[in-house]
Amino acid sequence: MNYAPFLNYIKNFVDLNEKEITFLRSYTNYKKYFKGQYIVQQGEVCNHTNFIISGCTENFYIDQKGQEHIVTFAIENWWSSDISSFITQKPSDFNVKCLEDTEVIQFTCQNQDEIFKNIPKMETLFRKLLEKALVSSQKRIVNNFSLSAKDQYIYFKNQYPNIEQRVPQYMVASYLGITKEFLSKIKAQLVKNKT
Amino acid sequence: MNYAPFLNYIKNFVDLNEKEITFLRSYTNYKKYFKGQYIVQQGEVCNHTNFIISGCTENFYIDQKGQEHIVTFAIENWWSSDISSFITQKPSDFNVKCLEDTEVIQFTCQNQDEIFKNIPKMETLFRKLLEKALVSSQKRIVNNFSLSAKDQYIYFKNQYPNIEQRVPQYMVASYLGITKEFLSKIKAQLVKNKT
DNA sequence: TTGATTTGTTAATCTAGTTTATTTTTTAAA
DNA sequence: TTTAAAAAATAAACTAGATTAACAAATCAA
Repeated sequence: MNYAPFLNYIKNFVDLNEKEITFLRSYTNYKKYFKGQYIVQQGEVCNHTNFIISGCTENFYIDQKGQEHIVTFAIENWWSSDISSFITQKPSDFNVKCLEDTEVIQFTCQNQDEIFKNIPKMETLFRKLLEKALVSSQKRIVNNFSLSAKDQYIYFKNQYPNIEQRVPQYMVASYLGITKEFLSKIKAQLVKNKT
Repeated sequence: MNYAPFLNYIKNFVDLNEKEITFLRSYTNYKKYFKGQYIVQQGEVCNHTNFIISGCTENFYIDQKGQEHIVTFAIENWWSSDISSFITQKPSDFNVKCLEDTEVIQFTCQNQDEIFKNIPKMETLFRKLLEKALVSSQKRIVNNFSLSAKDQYIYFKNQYPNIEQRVPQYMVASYLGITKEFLSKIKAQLVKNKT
């Protein structure tokens, strides 16, 4: 079990003393999922917030027409959960599935409350993380408004250079909200224009 | 000056004692803007987070092609600011403009920190607000993926029944990310199908 | 009470991205 | 090493929504 990356991550934002680290450890736990496994399943409650130590997950849902849509990817040092289900403790609209073998540090909603109560710095950290997450979510809406599919793809590649190599292309298309055929066309165009 | 709605709003989430209320009052201030006035201007730092006591604002930006896009509306009991600029204290990509005369309770970034330091309950409140905001931002992305423009319009009307009557139709179109002509077509269709 | 500005409608044409279908390439299991 | 399955490419036909342009209401200042 590999706890260090989690503590290193936290150290980037706040300093915890030994006692706080011990407390945090006792209110979180390590878990390993295998490729293809579901961490959360549409219709079930999302019981944990997960910090990814290693691996890669996708957060997707299936709409009324049976179409799959990827909402987010997550890799090392990112958080992965369905926040809506986690905070309300109601059934999730999303699936979280491992695209690789994935190790996480996770905690339940109750334990999160305990952590925040006992280590207020952790609540501050989470408040700030949420602020950033909200900003990037809004940024995505804005890009959707103003960028063509091609420019959105270019933006995605720049912003998440590590993800494209790790997931199949049709998943990138799904994340961008376009068909795999159209992404294929875009890539062909980009290659042609470079020469 | 009308402070009560702000306290009532907070009371829905947390209980503050007299001392805390006094503290909060001294670290926030009341301001009235007139219709057409800008609370934040693209290119300038967003210095305040605003809680709307009365009135209505739009949060919009102008893209490279000179097109205006409305990102959010806000009315009574909602928050209005550019969170990205507010937390980074860097120039904003957005404008916040009053669509009606608008009264707000506002505080600066520094004062927010003071408030959170002295009234941790307020930080918890904001953490929870941010969670909800993130969920609804994600919901909007999801709707963009799966719903036709018509269904997005219907969703908008259901979720924000108070806004449509208060803003011109072309602004609703802008919020939905479609042209005013197309929204007009959608509305004509909806009227026809009802009969 | 008029004329000017803002807002909304209609319709023809156009285009970015979808759908459907077929073929090729890559991956991975046996 | 072969074979089946998964992923990617290509191309033609199609559609949701954009663009352009002309006009009609509504609002508002004077």
